[in-house]
Amino acid sequence: MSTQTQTIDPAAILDARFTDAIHAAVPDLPIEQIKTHITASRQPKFGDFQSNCAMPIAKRFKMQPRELAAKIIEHLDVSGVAEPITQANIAGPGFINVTLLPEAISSALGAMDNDQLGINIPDNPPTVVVDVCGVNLAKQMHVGHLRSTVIGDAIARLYERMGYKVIRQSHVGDWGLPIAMVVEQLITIEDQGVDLSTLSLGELNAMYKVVQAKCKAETKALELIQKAGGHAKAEIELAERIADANAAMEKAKARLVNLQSGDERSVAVWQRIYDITMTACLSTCKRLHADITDEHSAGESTYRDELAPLVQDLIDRKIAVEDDGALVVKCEGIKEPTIIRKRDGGFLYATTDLAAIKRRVNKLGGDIVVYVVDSRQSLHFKQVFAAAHKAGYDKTNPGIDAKLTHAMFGTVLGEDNKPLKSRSGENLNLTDLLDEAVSRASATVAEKNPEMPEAERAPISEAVAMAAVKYADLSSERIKDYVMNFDRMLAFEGDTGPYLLYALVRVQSIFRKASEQGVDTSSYHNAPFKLVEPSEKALALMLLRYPSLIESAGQACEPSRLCSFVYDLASAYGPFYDKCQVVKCEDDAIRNSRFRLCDLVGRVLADALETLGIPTVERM
RNA sequence: GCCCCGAUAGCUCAGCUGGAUAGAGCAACGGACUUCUAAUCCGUAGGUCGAAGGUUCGAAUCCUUCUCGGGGUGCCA
Repeated sequence: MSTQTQTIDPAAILDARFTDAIHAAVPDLPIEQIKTHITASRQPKFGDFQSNCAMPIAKRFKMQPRELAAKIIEHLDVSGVAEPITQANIAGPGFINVTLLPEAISSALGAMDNDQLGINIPDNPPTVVVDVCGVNLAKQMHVGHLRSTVIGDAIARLYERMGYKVIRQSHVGDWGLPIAMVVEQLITIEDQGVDLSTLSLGELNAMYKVVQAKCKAETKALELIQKAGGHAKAEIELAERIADANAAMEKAKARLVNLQSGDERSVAVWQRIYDITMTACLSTCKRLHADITDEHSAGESTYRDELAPLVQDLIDRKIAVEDDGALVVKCEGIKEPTIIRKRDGGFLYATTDLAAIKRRVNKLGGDIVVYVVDSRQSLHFKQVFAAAHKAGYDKTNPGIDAKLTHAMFGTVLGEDNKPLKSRSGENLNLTDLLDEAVSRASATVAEKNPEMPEAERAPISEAVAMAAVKYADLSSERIKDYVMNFDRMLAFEGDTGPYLLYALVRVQSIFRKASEQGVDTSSYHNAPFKLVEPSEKALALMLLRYPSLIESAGQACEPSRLCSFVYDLASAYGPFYDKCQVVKCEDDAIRNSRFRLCDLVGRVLADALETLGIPTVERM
């Protein structure tokens, strides 16, 4: 990775200057341990930035913090960046308050006004593999897939925006017994004359459930009845059902063997299921404005030939051991061993995930592998990461360990604070949920713009709905559960997706208005920034935080931090828009400065929303 | 039993490596529309940061114990 070639961020410049000053004031402190603790001031009366460095250093070296602060500012050179720092800038226990020079803000904005919006792209970027989406064959997407798709795509976009090489991988559940059950069922009904070419995913999904129920033996219930000395009739009935289920299960297992050995008809039916499912799911991804396509699909089936050799490798190297008939990998610090082969010889999801880590690191070259998966899988990933490490499957080519991260997320809840389900108690279908959001958005758009023709309203409603749903999903910390509430997320006011779209619309409308009124907008691109109103300065300072924010949100795999920033930026634009006339501004220099500021705000807003994967609109 | 995660205003949430008087939005109340799209902006009110100890100049943040809620826990994924 390259070092920063240019720093546009005043905070970064201050960080460098403070580091030098601290180094001079406290030579005993190794320079690499210096932390300047530069943060934006919370209140304008304390200036624009503050350094909280004096207190921790004073504590470590048993000094008086205010005296140390005084010593630091003696060595501090903030020329060209901030107003001179004097004793008066030291406050409280030793805070050092900094007020930026107006010209420093202006030139920083000017430096940010480029194609990358001030973000430094590394020359030699790392590769990051992001595990996203993860649908299952023969099943419709439900709310659970919303988060892995939306958050996963946003994390991938964040890394892309930082200039990293990103490879998305959708770990499609396309293999194993559940799929074999459906294959078996489809072959049965095809033999009865049903045309499989017209099957929809909805029908497949219904069939999946039927087949699951058919193969599920209610052994426990029978035991209970027998124990309680229950009805003989019920007992017989149940015993029959269990016999049927066992028979169905046997057929499914036989079908799995067929499928795995490449039986032509089994494979053809499997392919049909695959095509139906993926066509529908990828179209939902597209609707969600998530960059997940066919090329990102890496289903469990693609690992099928890699599992046996992998397990053999682990046996040969004595990493895996037999335990009670199963083959396990035991890792230090984890009580539960990772089972990679069942007593009956079958492989498990841990086996596939080990193969996936190996492929992602060794073959795809991932320096970082991020799993955007439900928090309930945290033990599983802890085990698999540890096992992969023990086996050395996480070694990148130069022999460095890849960084394996489980970017876990919480559950989507209903109004009752329980996992969101449909009225019939099943997982809520994602398409239904999105349709509902669109219909509500459409009603509001129509209400706000009664004269807007239907042809224009439809795509706007769609975008507004997706923005609302996605922003609601992205804006709270990943790990937290959140309650799905259409009224709140589509409220069009406050911290919502639609509010952000509206902020962007208002920025763009300034240029449309200028053009309508024949105001010259050809000469603002290189105009100097003249920030005269407090709201302009606040807006400018907010803009300047963008590059470092992208970096920190990306490193933390936390799109919610970018959401907070976008909302803060939109909120800072509000007062500016209210107080500062742009098109009608009399002063040429200020008008052009404001045009340029608006232009920058618009581009940062659009860039941030694009990085979150939220679609935008021209009007709404 | 053991392990993981959460708890901040009436509601929904920020608060990143400990920093100044804990911040937003919604809801409530008051104000600003011949508008650069008011889907907005300004203001008022609202909090023993789950509880109790501890660490220190300073704790919502770190440590310990506990309470409540959610999840996981060897042959499903």
